[in-house]
Amino acid sequence: MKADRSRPQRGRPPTLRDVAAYADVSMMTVSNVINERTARVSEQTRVRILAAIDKLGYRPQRSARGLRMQREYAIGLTIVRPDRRFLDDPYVTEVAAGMSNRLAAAGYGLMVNGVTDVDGLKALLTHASNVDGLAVMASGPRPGREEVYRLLERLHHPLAIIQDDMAGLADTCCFIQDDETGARMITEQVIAAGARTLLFAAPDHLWPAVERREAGVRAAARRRAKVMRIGCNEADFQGSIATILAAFERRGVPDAVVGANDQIGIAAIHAAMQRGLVVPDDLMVTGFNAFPFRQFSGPLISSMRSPAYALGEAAAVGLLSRIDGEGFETTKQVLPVVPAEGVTIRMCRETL
Amino acid sequence: MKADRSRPQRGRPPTLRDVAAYADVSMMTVSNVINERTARVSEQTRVRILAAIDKLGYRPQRSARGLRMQREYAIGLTIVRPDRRFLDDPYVTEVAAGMSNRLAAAGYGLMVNGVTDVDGLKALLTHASNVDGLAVMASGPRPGREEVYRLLERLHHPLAIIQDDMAGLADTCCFIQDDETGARMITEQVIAAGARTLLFAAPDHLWPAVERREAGVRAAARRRAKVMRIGCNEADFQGSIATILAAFERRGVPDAVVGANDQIGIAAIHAAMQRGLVVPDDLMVTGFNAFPFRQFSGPLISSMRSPAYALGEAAAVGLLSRIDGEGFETTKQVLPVVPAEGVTIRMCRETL
DNA sequence: CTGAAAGCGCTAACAC
DNA sequence: GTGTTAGCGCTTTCAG
Repeated sequence: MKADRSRPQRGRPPTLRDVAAYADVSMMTVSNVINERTARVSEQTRVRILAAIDKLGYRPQRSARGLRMQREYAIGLTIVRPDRRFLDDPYVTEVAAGMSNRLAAAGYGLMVNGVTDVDGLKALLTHASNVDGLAVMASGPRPGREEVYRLLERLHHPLAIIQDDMAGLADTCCFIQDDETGARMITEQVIAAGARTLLFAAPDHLWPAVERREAGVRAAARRRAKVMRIGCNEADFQGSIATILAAFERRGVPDAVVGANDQIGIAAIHAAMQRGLVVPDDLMVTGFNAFPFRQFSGPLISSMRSPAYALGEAAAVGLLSRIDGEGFETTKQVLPVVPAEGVTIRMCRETL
Repeated sequence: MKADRSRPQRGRPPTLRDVAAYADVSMMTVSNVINERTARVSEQTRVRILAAIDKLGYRPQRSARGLRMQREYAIGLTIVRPDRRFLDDPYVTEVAAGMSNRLAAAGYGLMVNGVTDVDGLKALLTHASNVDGLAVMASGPRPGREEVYRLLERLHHPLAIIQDDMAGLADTCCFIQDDETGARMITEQVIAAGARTLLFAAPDHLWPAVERREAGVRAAARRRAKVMRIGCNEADFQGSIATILAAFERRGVPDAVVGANDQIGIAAIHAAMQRGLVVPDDLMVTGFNAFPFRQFSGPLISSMRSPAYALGEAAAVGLLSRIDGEGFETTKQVLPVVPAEGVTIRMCRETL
């Protein structure tokens, strides 16, 4: 009868029972080996079971273990962005990679989803797979983001909000970089280099981080420089250049364009070139985040370096410890932003 | 006793049983409503159950359904790349977004994982969650890639290989774009514009697509132009520029640099500028894939447009139909590559 | 149209 | 150090 049980049925993957029968031990012993409860299994048995597992090509079935343990062994990452190519943004991909790597080390999977708006999110929640916790990156105006977070809050699993500082949500922790300080720092450099009129160029489809960067820019400029603001369609690079050129036309060329991110800063560099302006001599330009693509444009844009990958790691670690423990340790985690070298700010007067 | 069962126990999410008790029907009826077997439930009952689901905040538990149905409701996407930031490559993110969107529509999740090499993959397979099917994008020399695919083949679930043309694997379908034809087309343009010496600049960490592009370049050049080849460290943009400049120094400036992708083509543009060469008058440059970032560099690089997003969709559709049906319909699926406008190829002689 | 019973693969708790 | 029992939440089957 041993032979009877030791042969997995054709077409069905081997189960714990098959391994146990093959190695001639109980299922529990196999389970103990798999879960590295080494104290409870003799070395000899362990080796034999490992061999059986390898021989049969056994892999534990997540759904069965999950049902028993009341865990899905998965964390979701949901992006709310108008573009269905929701991973085109390097910020998103850095966060996702950081999360995925940390989660994989703990035996968890990362499930990524993109939705274009709140209705898309509702549809997703109807059909989407369960997870043990959720990270979310939402763009757009604040009321829409709040609706997104409240929908997710109702799911009753731990929530990590990435790059939005939103208080008052149950079982939620916000993971943000210090955009305001970063924007203040780089704007102060520009002002120290002599700029008195600044053009803050933001994407017209807002990310919450942009709001904080604008606050930092205005804080640095207070009583020292004048700040104008325009919105660009980030999805249309040539259009962004045109928007910036139009702003030059209408309100004159400022001393500096402070881009809400590198993409827009680079658009400003292109706009300057098309007008025959030399960067940084005639016009200074700054960006934000310093992801590798900024090198493609010349001259290299002065920027602030984002800890996006580390933010993803932090969110993963936070969610995992929340799942194992009782609650988030804090309600907010802030990572610093540091200067990234570039050549689109003139040397400071002090430095000269 | 109804009240007894209708109240979900505190701290435990509501189950089908809770919903059934609350709506005063059997569990099966609730299940039928959820799975839209509308024929078997009266409209009245359906509405009542839907209300109960909403009231209780019930969400079906994936692991339980999965155990019963022998499905994980998840597809894996595994990237084999030396960089732990495995999503930095726009090709990968387009594929991932295409897959994720298609899978979500079918109620499946996409689990993304990155590993740096074969050992990382082995470690991942030990701990990673089960899936119903797997897509893989592997880089590096061919023997290593073959080892990757064979490891995954042993998992005994359907496998979608993205951008590698590898025959002879069980239950596997390759999804590739027609890189060879695309490379031949763009190289022919360059030759028609008068180029006789070509420098094919490839990343030194190979992607399989690059092999096909090189074949296309050489096919176009046969008996008409001479092809040299260099490898650049793609992770180091400044280093790539230096490598290209060194090649100019050592072997003379070619008529055209044919980049294996846009990143490398853009590095060639920077190299040309640093040497005072005008593109395309003194040196033509081409790239490949035409993802949005190519606009950041000026002049706009002439390229071929990749259907990467569609490739991801195709892989998702193929895997899903394979899971539901009996086998992959084909063993390979090839998507076309079309020209993307740019200004780094001189006008053709014929055109002038 | 609805209900009852059985079991998917796994592990905690408790024997031995 | 190893075995037994019970049950996680869901759906298929079959009986009303």
